[in-house]
Amino acid sequence: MTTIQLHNTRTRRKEPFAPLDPANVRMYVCGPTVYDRAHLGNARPVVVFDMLFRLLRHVYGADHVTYVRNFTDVDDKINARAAESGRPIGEITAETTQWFLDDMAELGALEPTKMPRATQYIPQMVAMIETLIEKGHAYAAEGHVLFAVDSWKSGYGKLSGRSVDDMIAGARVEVAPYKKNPMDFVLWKPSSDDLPGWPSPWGRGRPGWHIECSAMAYELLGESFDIHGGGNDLMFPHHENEIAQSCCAHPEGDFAKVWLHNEMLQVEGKKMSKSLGNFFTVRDLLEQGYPGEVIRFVFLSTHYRKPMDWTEKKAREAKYILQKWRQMTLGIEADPNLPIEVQRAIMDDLNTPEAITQLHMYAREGERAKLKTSAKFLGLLETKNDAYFNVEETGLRHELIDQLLAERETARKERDYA
RNA sequence: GGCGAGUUGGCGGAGUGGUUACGCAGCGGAUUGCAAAUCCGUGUACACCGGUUCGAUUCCGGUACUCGCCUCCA
Repeated sequence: MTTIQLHNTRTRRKEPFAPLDPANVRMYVCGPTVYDRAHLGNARPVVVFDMLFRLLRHVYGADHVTYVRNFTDVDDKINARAAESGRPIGEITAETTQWFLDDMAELGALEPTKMPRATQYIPQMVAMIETLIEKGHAYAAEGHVLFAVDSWKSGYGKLSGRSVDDMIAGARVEVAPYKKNPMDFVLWKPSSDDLPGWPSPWGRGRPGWHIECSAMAYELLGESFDIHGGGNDLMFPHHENEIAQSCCAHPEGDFAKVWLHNEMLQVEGKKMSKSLGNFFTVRDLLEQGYPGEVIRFVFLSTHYRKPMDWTEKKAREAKYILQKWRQMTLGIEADPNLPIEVQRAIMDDLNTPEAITQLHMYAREGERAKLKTSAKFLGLLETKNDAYFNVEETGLRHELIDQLLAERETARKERDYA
């Protein structure tokens, strides 16, 4: 069997994937900050890494893959939302978390193995920050704790291809007076009484965003694991900071061996933004009549490392194709063996467009079982969406249907229209 | 200014040092009581300029344009 090839951001090349422990392949993906509905751009990495999760389960066995995707439920955006709405924070995060799970399920995404919430890991974050201070990589100042970028000049910036000096030269970050270096970032910050806070050696406060992922990844996956994923807008500074925190706190490991980044999503050729009026959530689309499966198909039609443009035209085309495939595979059982062409395509750095091409071929050649099996692997043609596509399970087998059609044909030839 | 990605036929979108991607649309045909559906056939495209090569869309360099990040947006 061929091996999985994945594009590693660290090397900017496709590499054969070799898990640290094939009995437990470990992946971490940055999850949402829960303060509002997931927008379409949030959905792309979910589908991309769901595809990777499915592939890993297929190759190493469903019980041998651990996929962690967190919920960031402590964050200043959440605080702001609570302040403006007058609602309790816990209520907002609980509601938004459920929305996210519902919407992603509509997209056919499997639930990750573990979905930690940041607020459940505060002690681990505090412990990690203490370790960083002990090792000379962080310092407390005015109730804050900051990571000292200078303490790890050799490693900081490797992932995104920047050097500390270059970054300082072009830095646009606000330089707080308590920072020793403009690039230093917050690990812990003080909370006023009206904001969420936890006791710590530096007073009541809350964690910075980056430390959350480092602490949860360490707690659930260890000091070294296989894959870390996310959108490429997170590459800097978020992922760079995660690496700095994790590698400095636990130098015995090397954090994630492979980094995967998906490209951004655009809508009708432009960046999705509220000001352009092309901003929408997954829920908006679902309510407009696009089932999650259509969204998923459109996503899978473009390789994850290319920018993807969401257009209504693509969605219509996707619906048309899915409808045809559905009709064709009614009552067909998926085969346990995934067709080799599809497996090969997905193993080649998740080449989902190539896989879809194969499905087209199966459809054209009447290979219904292969089509059904492959579609199922891609998370498509789920029966729960049949109603939307006006496809109903009749219980008729294709042999019988063909026979009835033949009889009708004979009758027509004899001009027996009745 | 720094870092990075991209530019493929009408549209979408893979891939490859020399041979058909594939889908949608279009066109031609078949079939047809009418219409739809369906089926068959059909398209030598790879931004521009150089270089390497027997040969480049595919490798290297440059140009143009587009886009992303450098602001706790996936």
